[in-house]
Amino acid sequence: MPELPEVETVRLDLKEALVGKSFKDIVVFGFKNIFPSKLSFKRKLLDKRIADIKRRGKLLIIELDDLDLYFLIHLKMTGQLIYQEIVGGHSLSDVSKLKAVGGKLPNRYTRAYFVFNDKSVLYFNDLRKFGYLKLVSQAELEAILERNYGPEPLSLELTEDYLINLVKKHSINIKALLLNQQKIAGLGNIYVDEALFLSGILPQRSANSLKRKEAVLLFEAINKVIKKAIKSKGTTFNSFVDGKGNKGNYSQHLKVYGRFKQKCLVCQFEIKKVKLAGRGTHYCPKCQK
DNA sequence: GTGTTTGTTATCAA
DNA sequence: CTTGATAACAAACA
Repeated sequence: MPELPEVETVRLDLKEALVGKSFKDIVVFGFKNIFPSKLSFKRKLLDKRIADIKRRGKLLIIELDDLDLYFLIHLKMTGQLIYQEIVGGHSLSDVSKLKAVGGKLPNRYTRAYFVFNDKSVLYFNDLRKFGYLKLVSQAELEAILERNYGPEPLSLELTEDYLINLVKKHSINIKALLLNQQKIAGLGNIYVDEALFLSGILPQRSANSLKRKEAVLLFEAINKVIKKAIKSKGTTFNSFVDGKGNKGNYSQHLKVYGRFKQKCLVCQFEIKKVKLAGRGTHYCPKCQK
């Protein structure tokens, strides 16, 4: 489940690999989430050069030498972006180490791939086809960012005061509030559960029941968990891989997510799992109040 | 055939 | 208008 740290991991890998290269071929296999269309992708993207790769929340933004054209990629649940340098038709990557779902590339989950001027290739794999590829104008991009994305963790926009005031204003449960991208951009199911555990707050608590002190602890927990997860190159639970096809290392640091019925690493109590905001929600009933 | 998985949006009620 | 709650949707797999 690519959340902020996973998308950031991919962004850094792809930025290093792709900036300065131009699109020489685009191949799409029966994949529908491509906007405005497969044809327009070829028409608009061919021969365009990648200027930079940015991120907002879980959205990847590929900037081009065309200043009114942006290539957006959302990985949703199972999307992967894997870069391979091709020399003489053979990949430099060690295929045996490649963790792409479906094995070596391209495979049955490859929905599209992009060939660059130096023959290197970027594969877009997505087992469930929920992710999307989208071309937008600058005005469209600005509208999307404005409408859908709140402040970023680790940025100056997300302050202690912002979070203190945010929780005051909502009676919704804190888990649902933290999942709302318009309030805070980038958190998903894994890191919300982890941040709530680290701050000792039960996910089902209504946001406005949080004391100022708890909001501060939550603010610190969010930043801590996101920072550490980026450093670990993300969490691989099911299918996430970085831009080189390697798994993330944060899985070994998870305290509650995916640990249903296992012992709490702090107090040995059994980790509970409930459904909250329509999502599997993990917590320790003893450590979290 | 059923339940489960999550990111996001649609829909409806208050 | 806002807010919150929930359904729906995307697709695959055990």
